[in-house]
Amino acid sequence: MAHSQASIDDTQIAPVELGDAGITRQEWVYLQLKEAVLTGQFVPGRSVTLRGIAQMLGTSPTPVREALRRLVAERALEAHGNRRVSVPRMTPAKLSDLCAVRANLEAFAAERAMPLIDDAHLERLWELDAEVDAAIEAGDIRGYLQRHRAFHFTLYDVGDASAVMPLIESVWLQFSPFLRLAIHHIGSDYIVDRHVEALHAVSARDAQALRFAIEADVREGLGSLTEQDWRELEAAG
Amino acid sequence: MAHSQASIDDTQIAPVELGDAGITRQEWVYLQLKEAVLTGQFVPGRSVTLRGIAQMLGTSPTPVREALRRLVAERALEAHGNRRVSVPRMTPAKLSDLCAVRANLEAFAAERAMPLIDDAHLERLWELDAEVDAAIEAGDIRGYLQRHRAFHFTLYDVGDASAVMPLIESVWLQFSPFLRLAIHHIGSDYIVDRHVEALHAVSARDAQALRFAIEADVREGLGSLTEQDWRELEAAG
DNA sequence: GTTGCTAATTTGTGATCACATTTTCAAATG
DNA sequence: CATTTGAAAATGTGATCACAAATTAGCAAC
Repeated sequence: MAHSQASIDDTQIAPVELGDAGITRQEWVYLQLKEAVLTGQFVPGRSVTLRGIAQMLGTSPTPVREALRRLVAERALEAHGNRRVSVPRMTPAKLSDLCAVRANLEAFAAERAMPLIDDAHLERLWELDAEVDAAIEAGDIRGYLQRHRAFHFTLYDVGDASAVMPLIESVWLQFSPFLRLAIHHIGSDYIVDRHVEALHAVSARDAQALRFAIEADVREGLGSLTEQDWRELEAAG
Repeated sequence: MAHSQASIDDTQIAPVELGDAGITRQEWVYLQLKEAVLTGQFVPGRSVTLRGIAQMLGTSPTPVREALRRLVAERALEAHGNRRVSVPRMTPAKLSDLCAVRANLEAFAAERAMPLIDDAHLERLWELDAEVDAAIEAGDIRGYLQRHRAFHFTLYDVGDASAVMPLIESVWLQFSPFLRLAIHHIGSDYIVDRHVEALHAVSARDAQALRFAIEADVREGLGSLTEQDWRELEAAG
């Protein structure tokens, strides 16, 4: 196997230069890598080397080492016994598990955030949903992933920092590389969501309806992959 | 303020030597620090320095740096804008938030684990609960914290690795330093739990009862601190 | 006694180096 | 042709150093 690139343009990261905005080099590397993972720039199974990333980002291995430790701790990357780090491969069991956790976590977060969502916040959410649809219409997968994520995170992240947000982010980091692959395989035509339903539930202050919408959104999004899809995906990869 | 040691013996870690059991130095440091956080060896507010930990554990700053990054990523420690790391202080809002997240997460995990718990597993849980009670009886706070944690984690961690376990562990890492402080203040006499109720629910395969027991256990444990307790704790610290 | 400033110390960061482990690849053996 | 063996290259790890930023200590001024 070794380098099964799975027909996706690889490692196209670091478009912006280090802004020197009081940010440490390690944090910059971390943000770059995280965004790359979330937008599916890293193919599952790909091994991530210290010096490779360092050279790609134009730094010494030191900041990369620390950034990788953070990402491994957040389950975005996977550390093997060989002391080597790679992008985790997805398995049916893992996907099912991740899907259940995500549904539970985000339904909880949405229900908790609902009372704190004001009109301005709600309007922002409508805008984001429109941008999501526009990205789908344009076939812009990377843009879709970013908008989609922005919608969900904006919905949950209200008021001061909640303890659930980092947990939700960790889950997203785990399924995102696979999601990109799946969308690329299935095509962007079949993407559906329950965003409108969720926003209506928020407007009506209907906690149960909101919970149902979020759970359905997750189930029909992540959990919709059938066994056949799996076989096709593995054959393609 | 600066060094408000809060009347708890400080930094009593690293009792065992590095076993050289194929484990990296960084991982060893990480495990040492994590155990110290979970058993409340680190007082909230205490600043953690690179060279300090390194000297205390007899290594160079390099492995410590990476271990700290991991712990910060898991929310066990807190990184400030000053580039300094410390044990997070607890606030009423944070505790309330953490308590709600924990109840939701562990009820979910317990409900999912229940069908997979066999008789041997159940017996192990009964043993652990007995050890918890014994530790309380003996007034062994540190032993209690370890057994208490073992009970909960053994209850949820069944079968192959689930995606919730790391999330639950992150939550525990966040409230553990405070829990130790609170127990030390309140005294070990008033410690109660719903472990027996939970195990009976497992035996009866009653998911709803199990969920109720876990939620009650969390609420009456973490969430029981009243405003008055807070004031007394702050006055003592 | 409090405030404000400067020097000394402490601390985190990033780079570099040496070393051990692992992987890779090619030649040799069956 | 498949398998094994060995050298060579690549990789992670830990230590050390130089440097910048932050904290602390000491001292003067009000």
